[in-house]
Parts: sequence; C-alpha cells; structure tokens
Amino acid sequence: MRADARRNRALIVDTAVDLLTARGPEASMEEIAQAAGVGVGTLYRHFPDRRALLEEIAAGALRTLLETARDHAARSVSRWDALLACVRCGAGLPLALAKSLSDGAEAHPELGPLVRDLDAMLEDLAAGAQREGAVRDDITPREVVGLLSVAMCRPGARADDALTTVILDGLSTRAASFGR
Amino acid sequence: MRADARRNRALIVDTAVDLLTARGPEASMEEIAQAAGVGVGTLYRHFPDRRALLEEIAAGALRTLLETARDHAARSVSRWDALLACVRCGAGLPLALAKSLSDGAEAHPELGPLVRDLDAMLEDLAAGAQREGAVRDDITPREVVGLLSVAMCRPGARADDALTTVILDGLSTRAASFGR
DNA sequence: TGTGAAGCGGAAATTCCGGTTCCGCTTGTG
DNA sequence: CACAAGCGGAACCGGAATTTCCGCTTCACA
Repeated sequence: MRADARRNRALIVDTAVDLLTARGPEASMEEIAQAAGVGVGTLYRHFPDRRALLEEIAAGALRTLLETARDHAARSVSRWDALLACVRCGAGLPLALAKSLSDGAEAHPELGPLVRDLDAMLEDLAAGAQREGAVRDDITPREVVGLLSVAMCRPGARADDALTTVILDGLSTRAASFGR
Repeated sequence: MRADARRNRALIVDTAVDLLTARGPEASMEEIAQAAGVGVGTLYRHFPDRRALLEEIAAGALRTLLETARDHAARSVSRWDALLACVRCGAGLPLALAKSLSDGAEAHPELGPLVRDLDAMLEDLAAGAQREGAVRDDITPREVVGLLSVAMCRPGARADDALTTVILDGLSTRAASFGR
C-alpha cells in the first residue's frame, strides 16, 4: 500500500471518529469526506461501504473503553473510581454510534461480543460500587449502567457537562459534586 | 362534518399522541395511520400535510404543560413542588416532538410563543426552587431547565423511571429520592 | 526523469424511503 | 334510495444519501 494511501486512511478514520463523536451516527459519507478533506471516492477506496467504515470505528471505540475499564478495574481500589474513569474515557468516544450499530439487527461479528463484555464489566463495577456504598442501591446495577450510558452515549457528551455531573451526583451516595 | 369523520379525526390525534410520545418525532405517516387502524389517505383528509398534524399535536402538548405549570405555580407554596408536577405531567406528553419542531426553522406561528412562555415559566420556577434551597445552585436556572428537559423530552420518558429519578435527585439538595 | 500502477476527486447513477396524490369503493345521512 | 362525504392503499414523486465510475494526479521505483 502506498504511503499516501495509508496516511489518508488514517486521516479518514481519525476525522470520522471526531465527527461521529461530536454529531452522532447520522453523519453522511459526504460530510465525513468533506471533514477529512478528501472526496467520497477515497472513502470507498478504503472501505467497501458505509457500514464497514462505521463498524471499524465503533469496534475501536468499544475496544478502547473496554481496555480502560479492565485497566482501572485492576488498578483502582474503588469500583466507583473505576466507573468514573470509564465515564471520563467514554465521553470522548463515538459511543452513540456503537450503540446504534449494536442495536441494529446483525452487525460485525466482533461488535456483539465487545458490547457484551463491556456491559458485563460495567455491570460488575456498578454492583461493586454499590457494595462499597458509593452508589445508591435502590436501583439495579443494570440501571446504573443504563444511566451511565445515557451520560456517555450522547453526541457531544463531555465528562464535565451538566447532565453527566447531575447523573453522577444522582447516582452517588456522597454529597460531593463530580466533574466540576 | 359527518359523525364518523369527526370520530376518526379524534382517533388519529389520540393515537398519534401516544405513538409520538412513545417513539419520538420520527414516526412516519404510514406508522401513525397503521396504529390508528386507518389508511394514510384518511390522515390527509384531515390534515393538509404531515407538518400540520405534528404541529397540532405539539401545540396541544405545550398548552397542556404550560397550563400545568401556571396552575401549580399559582397553587403550590414550593417552587420545587411545582417543577416536580411539571415533570410528572411532561413525561406523558410528546415533548420530544415539540422540541424538534420548535428547533426547526419556522414553525406554526403558535409554537414559538408557547415554547418561549413555557421556557420562561420553567426557568422562573427553577430560579425560585434554588432560592428556596431545594435545588443546588452551582448550575444556572437555564441549565436546570435543560436537565429537566432531558428528563421529559425523551421518547418513552416516565416520571418514575431511573433517569428521571436520578436527575431529580442530582438536582435536589435534599437527600430524598423522588419518584419511587 | 520517465513510466505505469496506485490513488484520488467528484459528477452522475442508483437506491432508498417517506410524503403525497388519486381514484374506485364504502358508508353515513337526508 | 341517492349521493355526497369519507375511506383505503397502491402508485407516484422527490429529496437525500450511498455507491459507482472514469479521467486526472501522484507516488515510487528503475
């Protein structure tokens, strides 16, 4: 593969990640191409179709988040701190895209397991955080994960915006305010 | 107007309200017709186009919520209680639709003022609730309204679901849990 | 530096999908 | 009964997004 082509491919992926993180899954091929400063034709040289591009990006995001979760689960004493780290990480990832792809019927074979693993991981952390007494226990770990997803799987989500802050505070049993 | 036609019109509106409340603004004419058990042609007999149907429904929802807000603002001692009443009311209304319509460029002339009035009303209540000490004051009244909108302007929102509860708790300075 | 394969741009073709129209049939009403 | 009003839903239409295609450009190697 020619050097400029490899460079272009990376450029496309990087740009698309940014765009999809900021504006969600409905960014068009045209928009992505334009943002990357290339023609649509170039997108199709590197990816057989839209779905392939989106799946690669979604899988990347999920892998990143899963790794963060594992990492912090292993390193952190507190499960709640690990969850916070996940939220901070996830807020900069195109998770709305990942969600919409894995919701849709059949996806890339890699996507399903990734989502499943991630979900299990987070639910585990949530249950742990409740056991620690950091998170209110009048809702299920599943619901906790659902709420954190609301915070993260939003186009343009930021770890310190009002909604994320309020959700974290609402989940937490401590009085402290997170994120700001 | 023939009696069956009047009945049908009401059926269409009622069904559409339910559907739009549950699934958001992107329900198609086809879907609405099907849910109401009529053909699309019947929709177009009663409304010149999609926009007209949607605007009528959105305006109705906004009027309902505005009335609730005024009512409780007048009746309640506590501004926070009035806000809670609004959230309970709004959760069963197709507000996601109303939001998307009033976001779009020019809408029904009635929609703009309704949204403005409602916004002002809620912001006022939010500021009052902060003055009472019921709502945290490290965020602006505008942001408070924005967060309540997140709770309400969601397809399928319920006043006692996990997200609404956590947002209300996150906003509140009291330890109590609202809605469940 | 010349050559040709690889890569690129973007206009045009195609596909998709929802809104809207239309007309033959049905139903309510005087 | 007559006939206007109402209805259903297939067909049509248009816009928007995806995908193709081909002439032009750029890279990389001799």
